[in-house]
Amino acid sequence: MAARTILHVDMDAFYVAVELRRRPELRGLPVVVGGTGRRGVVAAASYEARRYGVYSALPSATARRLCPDAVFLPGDHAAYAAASRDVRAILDAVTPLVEPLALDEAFLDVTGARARLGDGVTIAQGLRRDIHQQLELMCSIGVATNKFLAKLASVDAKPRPTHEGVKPGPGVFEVRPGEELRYLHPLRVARLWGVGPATQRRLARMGVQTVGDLAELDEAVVVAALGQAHGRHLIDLAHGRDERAVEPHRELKSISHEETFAYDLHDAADLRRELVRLADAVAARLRQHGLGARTFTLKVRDGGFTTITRATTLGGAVDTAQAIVEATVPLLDAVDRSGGVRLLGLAASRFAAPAEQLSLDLLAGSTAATADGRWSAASRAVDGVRDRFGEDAIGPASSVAEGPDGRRTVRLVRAGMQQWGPDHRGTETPSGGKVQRDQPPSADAR
DNA sequence: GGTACTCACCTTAGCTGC
DNA sequence: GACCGCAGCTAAGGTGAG
Repeated sequence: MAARTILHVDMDAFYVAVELRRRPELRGLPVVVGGTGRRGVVAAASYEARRYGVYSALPSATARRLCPDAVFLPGDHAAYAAASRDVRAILDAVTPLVEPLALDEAFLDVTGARARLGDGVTIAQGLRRDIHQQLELMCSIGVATNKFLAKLASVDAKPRPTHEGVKPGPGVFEVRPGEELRYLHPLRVARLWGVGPATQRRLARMGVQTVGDLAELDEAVVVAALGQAHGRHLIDLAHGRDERAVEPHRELKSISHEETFAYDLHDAADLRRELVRLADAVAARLRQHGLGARTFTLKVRDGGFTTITRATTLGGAVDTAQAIVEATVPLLDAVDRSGGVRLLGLAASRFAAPAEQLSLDLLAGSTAATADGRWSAASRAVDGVRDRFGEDAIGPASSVAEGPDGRRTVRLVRAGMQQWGPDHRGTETPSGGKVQRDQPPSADAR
């Protein structure tokens, strides 16, 4: 079989770049995008900020200490999603085989496009030029014979922050067919996809520092140390083997929402209210996808950062907030909350078509309609109102809070809304009462 | 001392039915 | 009835990615 040509397109400091497009006066400065609150993290840092050791997922407070002169911007998920769609349109013009990995990166299988557009490097250079000219955004592209090597190569294509300044990268980096192992084996083993801190520690105990060290080990030894699936996978990667196809359409396996609170919650009623908000968000997304779920997993992180999960599986698939709350309230009630709750999460999985709850009887006004049917009809009516008047137009009664101007507004949970932690503004308690920035809520605020 | 959110996948343990 | 081995399922926790 002829070698495939896979591209890994990785946008350079994507969120920062989108911000700089609308605020060009910040170019050349250390800029940090992410959570601005006391429990926030960095989502992206400009290469100038990276010189100070600021990188994504670093606590925002640490980033401020390392680089006090940086410009800190709150994230704007909607703007990044829109920019991502623009990039995607350019990629789609090259090949239908585009697999997005995140808002800022994607794999392309351009094997079939080579006859029309030239070799992988030529296609990559064309993409970089188009993305820069049309969108004023920069990207780095790795070119190789499989996904895993293309992903590694894109790192070598990137700009590098150094003590002297930001050193531009080549922009496109190719691992040529036949040279895979020469490129791969000197790399640190942590560069392999699937080697995080835990696996790295285990491998280090076996004397493995580089990918070449790992490739020399017997597969049985690695499997014994890391388990069947993980061990075999890493051995394959260490030999440069990765047959995974670029998959434009991947099946969704779970839908989840979680939220870290600005201050730990202790009150059962507050927690119940947060659960309703999460259930509303998960149910809305299930209905968006035309799915129901059978399994619901509650995630609770306490004040000491210990995380537990509790799951329940229903006989049939459901897609209403009411049904999800009914299923998960007993799980929440059974959890020890004496240490306070820092984070609450709710995940839906084991998808199936939702049980048909909107019966014709209900539409006809028959008294035979079930309570489930009424909730289902109500949920779809809510979806209709949100479609017409916006996400915040309607929500669970318990999510209504009074603002500083006395107006009552709906506090909803939506994907990407609070992606990098609670924000810095007068942080609301779940009951809707306002507390001062960086001060815990007083007892009467709850 | 600080440590977000979303999704995927794996391992282990326990339970049930045959 | 007790026990064993096995398969299948579920729950819980861990790990990793981006």
